[in-house]
Amino acid sequence: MMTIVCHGDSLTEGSDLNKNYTWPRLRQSLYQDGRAEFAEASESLHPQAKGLAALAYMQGIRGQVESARLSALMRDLEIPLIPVLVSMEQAGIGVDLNAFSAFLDDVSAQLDELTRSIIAHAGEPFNIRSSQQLAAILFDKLDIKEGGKTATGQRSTANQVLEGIRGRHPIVEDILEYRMLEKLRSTYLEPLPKLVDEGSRLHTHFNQLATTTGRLSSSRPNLQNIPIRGKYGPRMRACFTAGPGNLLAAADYSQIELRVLAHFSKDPALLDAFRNDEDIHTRTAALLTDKPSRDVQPDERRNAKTINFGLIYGMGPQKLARELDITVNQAKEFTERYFEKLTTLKAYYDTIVKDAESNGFVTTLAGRHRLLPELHSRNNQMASQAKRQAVNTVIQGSAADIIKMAMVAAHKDKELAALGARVILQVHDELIVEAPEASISAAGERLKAIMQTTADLDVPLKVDLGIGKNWADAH
DNA sequence: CGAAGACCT
DNA sequence: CAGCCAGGTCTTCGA
Repeated sequence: MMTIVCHGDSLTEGSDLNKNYTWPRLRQSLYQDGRAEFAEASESLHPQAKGLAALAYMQGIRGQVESARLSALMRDLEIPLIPVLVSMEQAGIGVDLNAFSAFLDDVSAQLDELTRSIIAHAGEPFNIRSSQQLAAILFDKLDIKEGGKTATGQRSTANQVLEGIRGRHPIVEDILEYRMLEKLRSTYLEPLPKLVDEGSRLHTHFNQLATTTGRLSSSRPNLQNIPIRGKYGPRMRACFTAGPGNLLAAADYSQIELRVLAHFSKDPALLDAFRNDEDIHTRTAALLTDKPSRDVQPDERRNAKTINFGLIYGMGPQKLARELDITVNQAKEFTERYFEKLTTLKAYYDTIVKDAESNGFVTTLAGRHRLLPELHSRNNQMASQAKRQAVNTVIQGSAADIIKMAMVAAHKDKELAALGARVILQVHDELIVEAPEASISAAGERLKAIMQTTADLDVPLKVDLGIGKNWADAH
C-alpha cells in the first residue's frame, strides 16, 4: 500500500541497502529527519506488518540512530505512528458514487459548452489545455496585452494573470471557468471513482518520508488536496462520506502554527492574544493601527492576516507588497512597524537563524532535525531561502509533531475504541474521525480533548469540531 | 521528463 | 536592477 520514498530515492522491493542507498547517505538522512529507517522495512511487506518490520529493522541500525540522538523521536513518535497510518489507510473514507457521477455529468456538460464558446471567441480550434497554444491565441491572435512571464520567460496564462486581464475580452472568463472545471474532471471526478473498493471506500497512502519538515504527505490518491474553496469546493467535499450508519467528525487545530510560534518566541503580544482567546488577526491589526480591537476594519484585519500568515514563511517586502496591493516601500514600513511591535518575535527569528548557522540544522518540538547547509551559501538568494526554511521548518515541523502525537494518543485511546470510533484522515492540522451515529458526538469531543492536551505549550491549543454525514457538513 | 498550472495546509 | 513566502501531489503538454 505504501511506497516509501526517501528524499527522491525510491527504495524498491528487495533492494540491497548498500547497493541502492549507501550508508553515508542513509546516516545523513537519519540525522536530517530521523525517519528513514523504516523505509526498507515497510516496502516489501503487507501493511499490517509494517510496524513490526520497522521495529525489527530498527535493531540493525540502532547505533546510527542513537549517535544521531534521534532515538526518542523514532521510539516515541515515528514508529508508534506507523500502525496508526496503517489503520487509517485500511479504513479509508466513504465515497458517494452517485454524487460523483451526477457531478461529473454536470461538469462535462459545462466543459462542452465552454469549449464551444472559447473556440468561437478564438476563431479557430486549438487545445485549451496547452498553455503555449492558449498564449498564442490570447496575446497574438486576440492581441490582449500580456500580464506577466513564467519562470522560464514564457508569457504566462496562469490564473493570477488571467484575473488581471479579465475585463479585456470575454474569452478570459470562459478560460478561467474551463480551467477550474477541467481540474475537477481530470484530477478528482474521473480518477477517484475508479479507485474505490467493494465497499465504496477510498484508501490513500500516507507517506511518512516525503517531506523535509516532518509533515505527512498523501498520494495515490492524494486526499490532502481535495477542493474546499471556490464554487464547487463544498460539492466536492460532500462526495466524501461516512459509511452506512456512521457519521464523520472533523477536528481542526485553530491557528496551530501561530500558537507554536507564540510558544517558542514567548512574544508577549502573541501569548496574551492566544491566552485570552482573541482573534489573532484582529489583535495584530489593532497593534499595527494603534486602535482598540473593536475599531478594526475588515480590510485592516485582512492585511494583518496576510502578514501573520506571511511571517510563518518569512515573507519579504516584495511579496507582501503584491499581496496587499501596496508599494514595496509601504510594505517595508509595514513590516518594520510589525516587528517594532513584536520585538520578541524578531529576536526569536534571529535566534533560530543564528542557531541554525552554528549547528547546521534546526530542531522542532519533538526533536526532529533538518539540515540547512545552504545557510552558508555565498549566493544571497540561496542563503535567504535557507533562512526562511529554517524559520518555517521549526514552526511547520513542530505543528506536524503535535498532530502526530495526537494521532498516536487517539489510536491507543480506550474511550474512542469503546465508542467504535476510528481516525481515518489527516490533513496537516485536521483529523477526521468516523463513528456510529449514536457515538459520533462523544467521539468528536474525545478526539478534540486529546488533540488539545497532547502537547503542553505556553498557550492553549484550540480545536474546532464539526459533525456531519459528509466531509462538507463536518466543517 | 521538465515546465506550467491548479488543488491543499 | 530584480528580487515573487513554506511544505506537498497530480495532470497535461511537448520536446
